[in-house]
Amino acid sequence: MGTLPISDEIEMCFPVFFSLKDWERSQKVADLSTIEEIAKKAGVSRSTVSRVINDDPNVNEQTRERVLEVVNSNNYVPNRAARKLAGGRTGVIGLVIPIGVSRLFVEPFFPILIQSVTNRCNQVNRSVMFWLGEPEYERRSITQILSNDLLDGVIVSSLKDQDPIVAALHRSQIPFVLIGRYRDLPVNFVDIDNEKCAQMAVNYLLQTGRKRIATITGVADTMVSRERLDGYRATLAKAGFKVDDNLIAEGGFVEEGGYAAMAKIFPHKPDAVFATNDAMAVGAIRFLREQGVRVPEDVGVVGFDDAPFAASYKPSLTTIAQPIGDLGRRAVDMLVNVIEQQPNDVMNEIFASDLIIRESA
Amino acid sequence: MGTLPISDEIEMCFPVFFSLKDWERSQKVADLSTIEEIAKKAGVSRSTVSRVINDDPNVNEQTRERVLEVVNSNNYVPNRAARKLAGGRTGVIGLVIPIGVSRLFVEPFFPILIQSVTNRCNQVNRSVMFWLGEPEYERRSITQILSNDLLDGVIVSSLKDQDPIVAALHRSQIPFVLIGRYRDLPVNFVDIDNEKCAQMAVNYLLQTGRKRIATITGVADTMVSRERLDGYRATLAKAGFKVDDNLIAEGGFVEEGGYAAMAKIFPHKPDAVFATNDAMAVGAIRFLREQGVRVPEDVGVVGFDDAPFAASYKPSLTTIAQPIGDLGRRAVDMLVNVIEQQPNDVMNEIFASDLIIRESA
DNA sequence: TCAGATATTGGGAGCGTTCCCATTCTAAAG
DNA sequence: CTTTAGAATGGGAACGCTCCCAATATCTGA
Repeated sequence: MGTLPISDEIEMCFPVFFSLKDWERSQKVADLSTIEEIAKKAGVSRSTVSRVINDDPNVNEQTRERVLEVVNSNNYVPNRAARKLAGGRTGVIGLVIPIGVSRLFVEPFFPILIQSVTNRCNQVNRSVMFWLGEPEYERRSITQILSNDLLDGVIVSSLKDQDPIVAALHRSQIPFVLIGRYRDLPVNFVDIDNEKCAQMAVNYLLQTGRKRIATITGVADTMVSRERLDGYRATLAKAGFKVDDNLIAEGGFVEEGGYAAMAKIFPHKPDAVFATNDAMAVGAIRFLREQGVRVPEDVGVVGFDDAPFAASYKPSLTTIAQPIGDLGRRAVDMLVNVIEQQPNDVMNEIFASDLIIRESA
Repeated sequence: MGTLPISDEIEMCFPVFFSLKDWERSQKVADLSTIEEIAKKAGVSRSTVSRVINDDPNVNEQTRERVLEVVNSNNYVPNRAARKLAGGRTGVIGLVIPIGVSRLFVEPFFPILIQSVTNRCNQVNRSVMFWLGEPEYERRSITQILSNDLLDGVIVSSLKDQDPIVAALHRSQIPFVLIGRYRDLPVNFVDIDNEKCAQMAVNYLLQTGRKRIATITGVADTMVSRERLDGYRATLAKAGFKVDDNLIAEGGFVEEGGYAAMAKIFPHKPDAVFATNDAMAVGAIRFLREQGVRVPEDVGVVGFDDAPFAASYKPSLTTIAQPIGDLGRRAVDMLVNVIEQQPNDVMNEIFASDLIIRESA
């Protein structure tokens, strides 16, 4: 193994220059761009145009049509900065995901979430402003987000316990919705019932006759990991099994972590593993394979997420399917509602998940 | 309804509704929020504060320090909407990726790109506004992006040929940079040399004695696919081989597509495949395996991207490593430069890539 | 010592909206 | 025919910033 540099002539970083000016001049756009110009052209006042574009009912129907006509034919779109400044809304929603690269691309959760949030925002005519958190995002980013003044509201996913960002958002008065619950403050959130999911997974393994069920947890200090672990413990206990801490290891939600966790657990003779996401399930299976252990015959593996690769993997993964798209969409709807209605009470919504039975357990 | 005990005690999962108002009132933040307030507190004028926060050199050093002191101790951040309206910049950069879900999560290219763009933007104190394109993004999104007025500039990746968005951006006068080149107009872009990459891959296969080298292309109508195919053709021709069109199939950059393409190619007895991304390489290998064909002994496979899974896959993937992070970072730097310097000429930059030799070929 | 720079500072005028209040118009009621 | 509520419209005043120009303070050299 090794790297091969580009063999023949290596050309890096060569700048090329063209002059654009002439071409640009000839292409100049001529749309009317301010509300005042539209007003003049429609023969009404600024205020009336404002009413029309904001769906105020106090406008004569004919006037409305005339204005709309001018608005459309001139491709007029109100200036968001001005709108915001004048006390209105920008139509921009922030999406904050404070995790590092490694998880972002191993876990299918995030692309699906991002996509569903983005799509729903498009549907309800909003733009998404995006933050991926670096480790030290606590420092600058929070204040940036909050004081950003361009955002109507914020959706936050994948928080750690006691994440300062929640308190900051809370204090800031900016409307926000969490994806995943938060226990220290009453906040708006959407979530799945992680304990119940773990219960489904473990119960299924028990039903299929497994006796020594291990679990690979995600990232410490997160609700989601804790809840899944609690569910695992509770279900085993309820079934009359003693929980063996040797059968519990942390995998950080990544494939390598799953592999390593399985290596730690393996000497303690598990006959099944509940990996709390699919990436770690794959890592665990990779380890088991290397040991010559058969899946599911010798050790059954259940994953979590129903990642796109789960169905085509060999063996295909038995896993818990979270309605990620629903979470994202609902978070957007909830946030829009908060922004527009400013309700006094917080809203929560818990989605159901399914156990998808395939080959791995 | 009721008071909310906020103490060191941990509150358990809240049921659905609470009234936040009282609590919020008591927590009201008291930071000064306008430039005028800061000015008053620092004993200077609005203008002087403005100069300080915009690094204008025409400020007395002691005055600057005094103002900065007040700014920092009050967590003052200028209002972006106001700033923009007054003719300044918002510090927000748009990132547009007009592709659907399926590719977004199969191709590691995107998460890495997103991450690198986002990180660099953080570094240079900018926010990222994010668009994932739906199929019909051409319609509304473009005008939204352009007329958005909140963006200082835009980075666009993964365009199709003749993508209307380019012409629209061009016309709009908004600063923008493409990731991947565009031939119909002189525009700013960063890219890799796809032809040369293909050349590296094919040459390597030739060097290892392969005689019937196939290729799996990506998405038709894209520069990147065409260039890689051109490179494939040219290299074979240069080596004195005739190009057999039966050995060329389209895979759409996704795993399933790679599988299907391999199925089409297989009857024509290839002894090697250059898959133009790793996802398709994996798909191809899956097909070959199912046919009982050994990789690399019977058929060698070269991928593209050096996806995170490429190294740990069995067999580990020989692949082309694009400097995706460099592309993203450079795109940001270039855009910032365009925004601030408004140069007359367009800038291009081509990055070198490496062939990473592993087990699959 | 004083004109003439030069360094520093202050304040007015917008930027394009929305909100609020005043005004005009209309139609129904007295 | 006048009165009046209500519908429809117009225009001033913000919102918080940057830009520009004018005003003041300080410094230079003859």
